[in-house]
This record gives sequence, C-alpha cells and structure tokens, in this order.
Amino acid sequence: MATIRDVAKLAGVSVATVSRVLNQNGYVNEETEKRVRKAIEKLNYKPNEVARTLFKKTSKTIGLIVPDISNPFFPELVRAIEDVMNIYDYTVILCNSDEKSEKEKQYMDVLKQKYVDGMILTTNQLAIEEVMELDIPIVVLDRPSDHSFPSVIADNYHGARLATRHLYGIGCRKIAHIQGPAHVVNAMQRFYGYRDEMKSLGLWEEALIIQGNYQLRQAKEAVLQALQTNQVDGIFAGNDAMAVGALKAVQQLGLRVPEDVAIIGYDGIPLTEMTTPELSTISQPIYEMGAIAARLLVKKIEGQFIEQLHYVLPVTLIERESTNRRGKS
Amino acid sequence: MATIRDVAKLAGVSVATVSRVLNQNGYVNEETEKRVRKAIEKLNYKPNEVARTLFKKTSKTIGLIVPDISNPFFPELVRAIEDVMNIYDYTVILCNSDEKSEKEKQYMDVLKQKYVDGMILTTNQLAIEEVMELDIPIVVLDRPSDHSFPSVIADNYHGARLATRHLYGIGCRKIAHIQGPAHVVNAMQRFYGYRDEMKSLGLWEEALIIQGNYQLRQAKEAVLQALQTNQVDGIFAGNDAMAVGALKAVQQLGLRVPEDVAIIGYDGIPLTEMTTPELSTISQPIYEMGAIAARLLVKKIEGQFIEQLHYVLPVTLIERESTNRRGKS
DNA sequence: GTGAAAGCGCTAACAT
DNA sequence: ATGTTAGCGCTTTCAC
Repeated sequence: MATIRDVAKLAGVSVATVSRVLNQNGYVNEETEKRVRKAIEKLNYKPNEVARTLFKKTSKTIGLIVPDISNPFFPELVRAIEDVMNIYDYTVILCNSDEKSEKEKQYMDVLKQKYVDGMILTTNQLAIEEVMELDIPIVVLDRPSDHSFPSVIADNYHGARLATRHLYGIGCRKIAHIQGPAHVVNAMQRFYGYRDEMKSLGLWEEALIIQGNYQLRQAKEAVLQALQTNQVDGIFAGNDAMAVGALKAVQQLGLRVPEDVAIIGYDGIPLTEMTTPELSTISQPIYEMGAIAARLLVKKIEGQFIEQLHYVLPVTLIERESTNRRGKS
Repeated sequence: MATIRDVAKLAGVSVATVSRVLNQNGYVNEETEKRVRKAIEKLNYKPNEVARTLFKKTSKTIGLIVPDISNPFFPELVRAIEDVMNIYDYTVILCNSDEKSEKEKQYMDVLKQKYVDGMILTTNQLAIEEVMELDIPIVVLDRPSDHSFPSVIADNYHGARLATRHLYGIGCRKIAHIQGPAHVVNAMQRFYGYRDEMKSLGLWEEALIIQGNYQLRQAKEAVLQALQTNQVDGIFAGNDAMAVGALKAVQQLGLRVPEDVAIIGYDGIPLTEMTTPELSTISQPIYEMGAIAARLLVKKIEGQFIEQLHYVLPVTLIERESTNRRGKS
C-alpha cells in the first residue's frame, strides 16, 4: 500500500504539496499538480482514511442501531438509510440490539470509540441522559423521542384509528385488536388509537383486546383462543406479521375472510401482498422514513440548519381482499 | 473526551504505563495499576479506536457486501454474520451492491481505505483479479468461488433435483421451472439440477421453462402467460418469491393448489409459511451459512488454521400444503 | 507556490 | 517496573 510519502518522493515534492492537491486546498502550481497526479495514478495511491480520521475527527461513518434486521420491517428502512448515506459518502455500521438497552449502550460506546460521525437509533427505552452524554449527532427513528433529538416517526395513533374505522365502515361491530408488546411505544400508540376510535364508535370492550408480541405464531394461537370465547367480526392487528397469524387462525377455524371476519394489519410490508387473501394494512412510508432520518443526520453532522426537527409522517390505508366485502358477503 | 495523556497525568505516570495496563502488556506494579485504573474510571476514559487502528493496522471492523438487504433472503444472513462477528468484537459495515460490479468495486475500495480487517462478499461476478489485489481476507458467501477464497454455499444443484423429484413423487408429470436471472450463478445451478432431473425422468421439455427474474410480480405474469399455452401440473420456482407469484397466478386462473398444480419454492424464507396454502420449499440453512462464513473470516483474519475452506451445505425439502396431495386430490 | 515541522491518540521498542 | 522516544499516515500551521 502506497503512502503519501511514496507519492511525494516519486513526484519530487513535499508531502504537504501532495496533500494540497488531494484536498484541493491551498495553492499549487499546475505543472507540479500534474506531476503529483501522475505519481498518484502510477502508485494507485488511495489516502488512508484512518489517518485522516484521526486528524480530522470525522470518519465518514455512521452507526445504525436497529432491534433486529431480520424483522421484515427493518430491511427497507436500513436500505433507505444506506442509500442516502451513500450519496453523501458515508458508510454505515449496522448493529442489532434486540431491544436490549444493555446491547444498545455497548454498541453506542463502541461506535463512539470508532469516531462515527453520528448515529441513527431505532430503539425504545433509550436513556436520554446516556445518549446526551455521548455528545454525538443522533437521530431517533421509528420511535418517539422527547424533543432532545431530531426524530422521524409515522402517525401510529392516527393509523390505528384509520384501521379501526375502516373495519367499522365495512360493517364490523365486534372489532378485536391484537396488541403488540407493551414495552414498545409504537404498539401502545396503536392501541390507544384503536381504543379511542372504538370508544367514539361506542363499541369499546376490554374483552376484545388480544395480547400479541408482534410475532406470527403467538398471534395465531392467541386468536385461536380468543375466537373460542368471543364473537368477533373484525380484527385489527398491531402489525402485519400478527395479521398473518390472525388470518391463519381464522382460516383454520373454517371461517371466511373477509366475509365472516375481516382483517387488517399494520406496517405495509411486502408480505401483505403475498397472502391469500391479500391483506389490507396501514402502510407506513418505510423507505421515506429511513431516507428522511438519514438526511436529518447528515445535516446535523455537517452543522447545517435544520428547518424541521420532528417528522410525523402520514400513513395510508391500503384496502385489499382481507377487508373487501363488496361484491361478496 | 479524555485521552491517554489525561489519564497518565492524573495517575502521575507515563502514558506508556497506562497503555500497559490497558493492553495487559508488560509488567506494571500492582500499586500503580490500581492508581491508573482509578484514573481511567474517574475520567471515564475509553481508548480511541482510530488511533489504535492507525498504529495496529487492524480496525476490528469488517465489510459486508450484499446485493440488497431488502431482498428477504438476506436479512437473516446478515443477522447471523453480525451475531458471530459481535462475539469476536468485530463490527460490520453493510453495503448494498445491487449486483452491480461497479458499486462493489467502489465499496471494496472504500472499505479497504478504512482498514477493514476483512470482507464477506455475496456477489456473482467478482473480478477475482481485482479482489486478489486488495490483499485483504475475503470470504465468498452464497456464490461459488473459484478456489481463490474460502466460500460457503448451499447445494443448489442437489436442491433443485430434490424439488423436481418431489413434484414427480406426488404425481406431477408436466413440471415447469421458473428460472432466476441468467447472470446469477445460483439460479443457473438450480436450473441445471432441474434439467438433469427432468432428463433422467424422461420428462424434459424446453417448453416447460419459464423465465423469471427472482421477483414475485414478474413471475406471476410469466406463469399466467405460460399456463395459457402449456399444460402444467407442477411448478418448481427458482426462489420463494417467484413461488408466491406462481401461486397467485394459478389461483387467479381458478386452479387449485396442489390438486391441479403443485408448487414448490426455493430458499426457505419465513414468507413461505405465511401464504395460503403454505408453500413447500427447499430450505437453505441461511443462518448457518452466515455464521460459518463469519467464523471463516475471523479465522482468516486472525491467521488461524482453517481445516475446511469450502462449504457446500445441505439443503432440505420442506413439505407443506402446496405439494401435499395426500388425503386430497 | 512550496517545504519543514508539529501533532491527531495511540503503541512498542529501547533505555534506565 | 517505568519513562522516553519514535512513528502509524495524514493535515495544517508557519516559514520562506
């Protein structure tokens, strides 16, 4: 691996001069510049980013902490972030926290030691104090933040109301909700949206709540059980995986979807188009969320002015077969 | 941010001594060690990894290049790699290449400049020469390599034969194959497996080949079209997404799965359990593939002896409803 | 316009 | 057992 000294020697100039042409920084004679460039070419010299980082204290690298990349919600988010960061010549270190604050903390320390220029956190219970202490540009994604850091979320509460009202609109009156894990803020917001909508429709019943944990399998079991004791004609699942679980349970019981029980999910992951019947869902602009978060972080890192610090993106209802009762029933 | 000098000053020793206790390297008096540790604690000192990297030429970071993390095959693979790397205190930089060798090349250069200790490549057409030139530990994953680098793949050829024979075993005689993109080596191997099995069964017909591109939508269209002109009673799709496409097409035509047309996919991604009927598939040990690749890379980086350089992992047939004709038909 | 020199924060000889 | 020194590869004053 050639170093800047090698280039300097070959070009017959000082390292300072080479550095100048490298960083288009300071004056340098056209003649010499040409010589330097030729030497660079010849040696196939690439500046050592680590040395540069040590001096400049900026690594052109960011950290991204997600709960679990194999959860189908995240790949698209991560992809968006990578895409945008790539445009600005940043590289991204991916970390899976499994929602464990311990792991998060540990990763954040490691990332800080590696001089990452910033971090995007998709996490619940971030200890604000600890993160503040890091003194590094941060953007919080998919989870609400108190207003200490820029944040990007989708409108969970509204989406949940939308879903519930949609089921009502197609004739459902016994609308169950499969709730996500209580420690996940998003899940709670969706629950509140459901609850408030049900109350305002005069349909609210505690008994219609089904406990889920965002996983297909568990949701399926819970729905199987719930349908034993409760009559239900609509199910609003807290995420798409659980909606699939519900679908399987309902079908297993010999009921028709959407005729007997209509089902709607939440998130809008590609999976929802793959079931039979295809699942209605509340679609979050996943890619956009990631892209905005990435752009926010770049601005923060580069010290640019940020017009809007907190984004709450709109969600949209996607009507598919699992709630389509027209021309059927 | 405290530096090693600050610690040294506070503890009243030289930086060398602090470095010694940090790296358990060389002798240091118990007394002084205690003082140093106290100072470290007090200042909450964390060594600067960048400086360390510059000196040691090892960054405890690896690069991972995948085609597209939002393709559902990859998240689990990436997760496995991250998990294993984490155990050995490595951090991973994720790069999406979109199968473009240009992007791959570019990423490899950037990674090299960042002093990554090694790279895992999930890519087809890697220009061996160029990669060799990098002179960095490399492991090739999910794509065959000439024997220049350690590699981990699953047995695509055998899996394809398995799938084809399975369809034959349940009574299919007109078995179509939806082929993946021709420039993807895996896809071709699966095709060859299908072809050879069909030939040995005496069922081979060119007309039974359907061109796919690994995407659901395109596969659905292709199948819709193919079924117009061709009678088919079984479909072996080159991956799971295309199997879903086939499923949708067949259902749309009012045919029953598996009674009229049986379908089997390839990969074994979670999605296959979510369709109705659930999809039979050839399951690759995705997590294991990632984990083995990661371990190989660590060994390579740390200069350990590697007993086995090339892994071809076995695949397994998973029989689900889409090929289950027992008690039905 | 260009070069010499100091230093980013750390480690590893080499002294003592 | 500990301190002094040089240097990883780069950038940036400060001279000339």
